Order: sequence, then structure tokens, then C-alpha cells
Amino acid sequence: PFTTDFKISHDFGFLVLWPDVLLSGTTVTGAIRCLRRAVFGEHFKGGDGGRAMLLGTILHEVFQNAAVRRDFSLISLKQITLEMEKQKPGEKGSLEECNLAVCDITDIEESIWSPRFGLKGKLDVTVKVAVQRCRRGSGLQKNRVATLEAVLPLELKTGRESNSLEHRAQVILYTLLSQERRTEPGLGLLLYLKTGVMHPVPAQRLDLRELIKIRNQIAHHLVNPVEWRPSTAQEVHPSSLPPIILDQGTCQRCSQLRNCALVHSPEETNKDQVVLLEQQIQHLSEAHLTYFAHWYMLCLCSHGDAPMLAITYDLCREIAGRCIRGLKCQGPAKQPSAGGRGFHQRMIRQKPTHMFLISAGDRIVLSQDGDAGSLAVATGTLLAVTDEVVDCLLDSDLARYGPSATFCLDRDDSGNSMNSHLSGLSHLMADTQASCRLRELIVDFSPPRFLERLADVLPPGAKDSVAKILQGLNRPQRQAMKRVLLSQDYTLVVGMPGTGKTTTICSLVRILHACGFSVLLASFTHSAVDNVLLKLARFHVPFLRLGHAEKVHEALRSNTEEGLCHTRSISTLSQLTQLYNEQAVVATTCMGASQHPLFSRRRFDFCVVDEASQIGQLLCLVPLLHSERFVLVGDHLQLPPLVLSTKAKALGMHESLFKRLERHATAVVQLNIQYRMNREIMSLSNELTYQGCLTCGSERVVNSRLCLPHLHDLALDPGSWLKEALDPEKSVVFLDTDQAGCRAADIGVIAPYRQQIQAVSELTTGRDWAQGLEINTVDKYQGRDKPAIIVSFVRSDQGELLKDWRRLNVALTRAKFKLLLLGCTPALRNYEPIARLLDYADTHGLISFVLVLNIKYVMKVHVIDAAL
DNA sequence: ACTCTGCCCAGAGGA
Repeated sequence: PFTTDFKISHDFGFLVLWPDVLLSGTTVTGAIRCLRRAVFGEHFKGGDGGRAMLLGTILHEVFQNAAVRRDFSLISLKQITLEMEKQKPGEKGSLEECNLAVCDITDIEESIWSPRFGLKGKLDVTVKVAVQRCRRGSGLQKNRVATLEAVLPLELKTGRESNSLEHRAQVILYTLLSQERRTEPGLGLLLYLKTGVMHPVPAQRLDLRELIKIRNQIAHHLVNPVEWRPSTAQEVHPSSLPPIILDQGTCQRCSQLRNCALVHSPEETNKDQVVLLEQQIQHLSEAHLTYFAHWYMLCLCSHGDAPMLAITYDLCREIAGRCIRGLKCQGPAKQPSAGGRGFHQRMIRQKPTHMFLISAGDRIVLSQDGDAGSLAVATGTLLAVTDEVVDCLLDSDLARYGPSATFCLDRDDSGNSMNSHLSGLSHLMADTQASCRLRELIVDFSPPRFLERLADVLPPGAKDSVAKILQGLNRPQRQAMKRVLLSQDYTLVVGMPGTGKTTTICSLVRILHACGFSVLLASFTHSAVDNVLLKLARFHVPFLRLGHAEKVHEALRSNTEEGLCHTRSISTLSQLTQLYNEQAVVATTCMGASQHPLFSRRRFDFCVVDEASQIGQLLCLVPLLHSERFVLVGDHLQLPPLVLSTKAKALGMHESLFKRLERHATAVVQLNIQYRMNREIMSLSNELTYQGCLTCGSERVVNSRLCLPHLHDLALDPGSWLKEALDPEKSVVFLDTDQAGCRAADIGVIAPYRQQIQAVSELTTGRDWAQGLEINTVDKYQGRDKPAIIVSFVRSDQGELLKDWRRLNVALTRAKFKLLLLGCTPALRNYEPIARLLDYADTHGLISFVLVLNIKYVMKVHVIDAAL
């Protein structure tokens, strides 16, 4: 329906492939020498960084800050500016001569995203220069001088003055980025601080074209990581990578050498290279290489299916609740408390959005509103949202755009989890003792070893305190503690619903701590980490909570690195190192464990991983790499790790480490005494999932009922379904909470689909009787419970979601006293797990706790709801 | 065609 002609010629225009893939300037310049390394660099996050680099970073910061304050007492700027004025751009054959003088510094560390060129980057310094063009003519025209001003990118280098191809290419790319914000400079500056010499770098078309060609090649490899070969046994394969270069010197120093060797196939290498590459992987067996190849491909599959930069193409995202438009700054930004970085900006919402899927703590991107607006003028973290205002912590000041500028806020999904997963995989293949042992356990399935006698591990001094902690636990919980203490390798703790997983983990950490062991506590989500820590804090066990303060529970902020440094007024490196080393208990998310410098300094006796059945296999390895022994706590009968890519799922990417290691029954201990559900609700789950394993912890739990003190006042028709539903001996409905006497906060509504959550929310928000009512998806309810739960299955004849019996199991095991299931039975019978549930309900005829209503009653709920 | 949590990050310098 709509076509446009674009003309690209020898002299004009560029072809940019996959412009939504924004590649950084350094990624592109790094590919000049070796394209293969650049592709690996995007897959495996580089973890290297030595002294020289740290020094470089510090020097950059000193110079940039001095530049902003115009205070160069630390650096001899005079010398530098003098050098600047002497420079001349070396355009060959030009009759012009230029003199440059820097008049002003416009910005530092300006971050620019350019979907036009498919590039992104940070400009060290942006300078305003006066350019004098002297015509080198003859006679009268000789000294005619024209002065014009231009804003140019300036790249700082603190190392040896090389004026290398890579450095110049970086500047050239920055002239392209500059075009997103101002007129094309056509020229950039390269300043070496060691010598004070500045090189002007003209952006010539030939160079630009070559660099964009390189960018396109990297983008191609990133977008097409796997290819289909239907004729082969395994239909999907990694796409062929850029060739291995023939440079022994470069390869020897390459930070991606091990990954390059792990991925290489014999046919793509020649003899010289084989020696170097084989050295990297000679410690690995065939099985190890197969494991690597398998999981590497799974990561590539899921990465290939991941969405592109949504901000540039998703026009519906405002309606879908994924962005807020029309934001205006409310006053100037505040600098956060002492030592903090960034700008604290409150923004006013012009119009309320009914739905909004970005929450506090999320990474965000702010762009200028409107079609012509600049993308990503600031990035940061969302601190709080109300209907009227949005509070953000941003990396740059929006003041420069003026008070009337409007902005658009998006969730930043650019973060790429593949890096963390592959970092776990790559480290598993390292030639170290710790990785070697982990490979034996995880890849080769070596049976886990256990000691015989507790006396061999329990220090005599700790006996009493350990006994005291054990007193508070039930039999299977005590069994689990014993197993962990005796373990030499690992233990798997199966925590069925409501069996006190958090209490168990808390006690476990206390016991290990009492025995003098160091513990690394990890989980997938921040909230799960904090759950355990909140309990642990009550027993006065000291710990360090790694992670950004905004993501950490308020009550635990004093235990973060920032908090501890503040209270102990830590200011030197040795004090900080001491803090890292002396903390017996350290807690973090799995991803956090791949980032922090603490982990390059120390190892832990034990690693305890909560939610382990929900963590991707490779991500779970990340904290384990830093410990001698580990404990995984989870329940593989609840939801597995979320894998979005259907390809990757089909190939088994949702297998958690917990699941993989479960084959060793000796390592498994089950927590099967539960304190959440009454007998009827528990029986349901026992029948469908746990085969009678679950038992109630006490008589009180067995017979517990939902208390509805005002039920009799309702005067319901004796035969009505509502009467049935509200009968404490039978089932539950949330309707008139006020009058029936159940607090809305005690009720949870669960649905499989977000749309249904929205629909129920719209009916209940703002109503007094629904104060505190929690409505959420099955997935989000995992790990939680409520006195009463209403599950709305939603009428649906197709879809994969309800076919997962683990999801059904989670939905059915959240209620303590009351469980009401709503759905259309003929439609739901299409789902095998739910059909089993319905059979169970049928055969128990009078089972009052399961009330499966026909869809028409769901309509009735809405009517009654309105009446109330 | 549903389910969604993590990541500060692009670049610090060396041959």
C-alpha cells in the first residue's frame, strides 16, 4: 500500500542493516581487527579489566569533572588548549587551512542512541570550537579569514599516543552519533592526555562506509545466531561465525580466546591455530564440549527470538501500558544525598494512563516526545509512580531541554540476560579446580558424597547453639539440616507448598553460621533474597546484601554495601577489602553474583540457592562457581524457568539445575509437612501432584476454616450457589467482603492471563470493599499464600498456558482455608491437567471445597458485584 | 499470539 524509493549511490547515503540493533562504538572499532571477537564480545560479557583500565577510567573522570567546573588545577589545560589551536585538519588536496580553538565545553559523557545508523555510544566530551578558515589564495584574497562555530565530539585517550586506526574510527563513529542531536560536524577530535597532543579526525565518506559495513556484519551475526538445516539430525545449528584471523600475537592476548576455542569447529581452523586453540580446551572431555555446545545453542536460540529495541518501532506501546508520554519536569533536578550519583527528577503526568506495566526499581529510558524528538536523552531508574507524578533517578540533567519540553518514559529492556547465562557457561569450562569439580558434578553426574557422622563436621563449640536452632524445626526440616551438614558436594531440598521453605533456609544459614562456615545466599529475584534476610535479621545474624539500594527492601538497606560503608565510614580500599572478606553471610541475586568484585576475591563454604527450580540452569551456576558446596531449595513440581523462545524450549532450555541433579536420590530431602492449606485443599494437590506425600503440620491446620462472622446476616436463598460458595464448610467467594466479614486483604484472585487480571482490577479498584484485595497471575503468586484464593480460569479453548500442570499446581496450592475455582467446564476439559482436576471433583461428588461454576455464573458475579 | 525477572553500562588500555 505504501512504497518509498531510497537512493544510495557511491557518493551518497548508507545502507544500515537491522538498525534496531544498536551497536556501541567500541564494539564496531573492536571488530576492525577481528570480527569474530566482536561477535563473542556481544555474547559473552568480557569480565576482564586490569589496573591499566582502572587508571584510564579514573583519569577520564578527573579530566571530565575538571572540564565541567573549568578547574584545571590538576591538569595543565593551558598546554592542552595551546596544542589544540595549533592543529590543522589534514584534508588532502584542500586549499583550505583551518585553525581550531575550543571555546566551550557543552557536555561530558553524553550518551546517544542512533537507530538511524544502528549505533550507540558515549561521547567523552562535546566541545564548541571556533574554526577559522583561511583561504590560501593569492594577492588580495590571501588573508581572508572566515570564522564559524561548530560543536564536535572529543575523544580522550589516557594511554600511549598511538593515533591508531581503532581510535580514529571511534571518533569517526561519534561524528555520526552527533547527528542525532545537532548538525553533522564532519570532524571529531582525538586528544591524548599523556602528551597533550590533539588530532583532528575528519569523517571521510570512505571510512564511514567501511565502518558501517563492519557494523552491518556484526548485526547480521547477532540477528541470525542459529540456522535451520532440516535435513540434519538436530535441525537447528549455530550459524557460521566470522573466520578465525591468522594472527598469533592478537589471538594470544584476546579476552575471548577460550570462548573462541570452545566454539570453533576443526574444519575452520588451520594447523597453527589448532595448537593455540586446543591448548585452551585440552582439559575438557568430549562430554563437557557437548554440554557447552548444547547450552550455547540454547542461549543463541532464545537470543535470536528476543525482541528488538521496542522504542523505535512499537507504536502501540502507550496503549499497552509500556510507556508514558507527555511527561514534564517539575522544577529542577535534585542531586541525591552525599556521594550519590545522578539527578533526582520529579515529572508531572499530563494525562493519567489507566494501565501501566512499569514498576518502581525498573530501568527506564527517557526520550523527547514527538516524532522528531531525540531518543534516550537520559536513562536511569524509576523510583515511584502515582497518577500525578513520576519520580526518577536519571544519569543526566533534563534542564537543558527547557521547562516546556515533554518526555516519553519507556522501560529499558535492552539489558540482555544471555550475557549472564553464557558467563556461567563459560566459567564452567574454565581450567580451574573449582570449575573442574562442578563439571564432574553437573556434566558428568558424579554422585554427590556425604560424610557418615555429624561429629566430624560439627565443631564442639557450636553443638549447643545448633541443637537450639534444630528444636524449632520439624522432622523433615531437621533431616534436611543434617543432610546439608554432612554433604561434601550438594544437597537438594524439595520444598513443597507451605512447608516453611523460608524458615528452613533461615535456620540453615543460622546453623552454618554457628558452625563457622561462610554462606553465599542467592536467589533469582530480589524479593526472594529479601524474604529470607528479613527473617534472618531477627536472629541477629550479620550479613551483607549486595545489589542496588532501590531494588533492596527498605528494612535491609543498611545491610547493603552502601549502607555498611556509610555506618562504618569506610573510605579506603583496605577497609573495603576487609568488609568484603569479613562478612560470613553474603546475599545476592544470581545475576548480581556475576558482577560484583567481591567474588574475584573470595570463596564461600556453602552456597544456598532459593527458588532454584525457577532459575535457568546456567544462571544458577553463577553463584555456585564461588562456593565449595551448595544447597538448592525448590520444587520442580512448581513452575520451571521461564523460556520465551519456543525453539529453545523445545530443545529443553527450561531444565533447571535442580531438575537435572534430582536423579541422584541420595542428595534429595523432602519437606512434606505443610502449614498452609487445610485438609481439603491439600488433598486436591496431593491427588493431582504429590501422590499423597503432603501432610498437615497440625490438627489446627487440618481443620482450619475461613471465618465469616456476618454470613448469617446475608439471608441467602437456601438453594443458591452463592450460599453454597460462602458456606465455611464448603467453599468461598469474595463478593461482599464487608458483609460476609472476610477482609479483602485476606483474599487473592488468581488468573492465568494478564488481560483477565486487568478486567477484574477495573471492577474492584477504588471500591471500599476491595481494599487490599490482591489480583495477580499464577506465575506471580508462586511462593505466596492467602487465607482465601479465587482462581478464575477464563473461558478458553486453546493455548498452551493451562496445559502446564505445574502452573495448575501452583494455582491450587496458594489457599490456606478456602479455594474457589471459576471456569467453563466443557472448555477446560480440553486441558488434560484440568480434566483430571474435574474428574477428581466429580468422583468426590459432594466435595464442597471445589465448586466449578459454569460460565454464566461468572457473568452473574459481575451483576452482583455491581449491586454491592 | 498467554506466562515476564534480571541486569547500570559503553569503554577503561595494551600490542
